[in-house]
Amino acid sequence: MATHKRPRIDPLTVEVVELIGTVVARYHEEYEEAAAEHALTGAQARLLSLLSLEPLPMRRLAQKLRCEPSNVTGIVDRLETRGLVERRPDPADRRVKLAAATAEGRRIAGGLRDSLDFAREPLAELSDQERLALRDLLRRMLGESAGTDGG
Amino acid sequence: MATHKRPRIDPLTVEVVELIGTVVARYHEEYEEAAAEHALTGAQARLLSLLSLEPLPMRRLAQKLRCEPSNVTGIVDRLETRGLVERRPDPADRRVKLAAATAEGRRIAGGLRDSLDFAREPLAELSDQERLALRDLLRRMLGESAGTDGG
DNA sequence: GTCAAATGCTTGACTATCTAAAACAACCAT
DNA sequence: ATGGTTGTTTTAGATAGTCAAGCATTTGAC
Repeated sequence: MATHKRPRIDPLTVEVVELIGTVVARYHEEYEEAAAEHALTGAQARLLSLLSLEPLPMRRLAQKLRCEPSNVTGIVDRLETRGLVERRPDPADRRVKLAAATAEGRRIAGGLRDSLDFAREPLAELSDQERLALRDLLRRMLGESAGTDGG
Repeated sequence: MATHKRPRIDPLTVEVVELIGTVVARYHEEYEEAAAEHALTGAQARLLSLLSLEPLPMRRLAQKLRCEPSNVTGIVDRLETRGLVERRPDPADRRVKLAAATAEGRRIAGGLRDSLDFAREPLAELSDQERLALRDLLRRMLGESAGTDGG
């Protein structure tokens, strides 16, 4: 009866996984809250943050957000309606539309960054040395693929 | 001009925050993928996982999932259509409907758990001692609120 | 006991996010 | 020129989420 394949995970690993789950949940919650403070949805906030660094073609946005390009169309539409993003032609390729944050869009993106207290508050508990240790452990955990986004 | 309030974050903290962001992104991705392997959406998978432990009133489900009860109605509807969940009367209170995983629902939830390789694979890189260190750091980072869910 | 307030769930209207398929324009190789 | 590929949008449809209103039941005041 119900011969499970893998009761093979030790309790410590289980606990770490649960803790990571908690981190993930809290991160998401705080991200959505911070976005909502600026009248943005999570998806809009992510897209706007990307554009606050540099203008990007719709296709690149879709890759970074890991979704279909047709989806990006709608999100950019809504941000454009509010004047936070604009579409520009790409001088090098007339098929391409570059989405770019407007001045107001960059302002909002900056405020969003400042709202992300998750960045500072929970880590404030840790000493420099502990932060270093945490960084190394997370790096190891993520392996060599950390930091790539499919570009 | 543009006197930003907090350029005060050291590079190490920034890096740790970025790593956590990567962990969050990967966790979500793998969760959605695992759910999709069982023809579930993320929300359906979360709800079904909760019910695989014990039947719950709709209201409690909404609390655990941090959403409105009216939203839970729809998710349970869709799972019920597929025979993974059923609604039972609560003998103690005829207003309440207990959502419960069916045998098939529990089977799927078990398969889902097994699919969550995030639990094992990335942590496999770490020794027991490192896992212990990571656990302690995450605990400290999350503070005393870790593990509560608003019940 | 009765009646009003509170509670649990669902419905309806609406928005956002997402996908897949089809359309269209522009690029590029031949 | 022609045909295939690429970048974007449109359309249609599903899910997920909110809020407000509605219905049934419970609870509590009296």
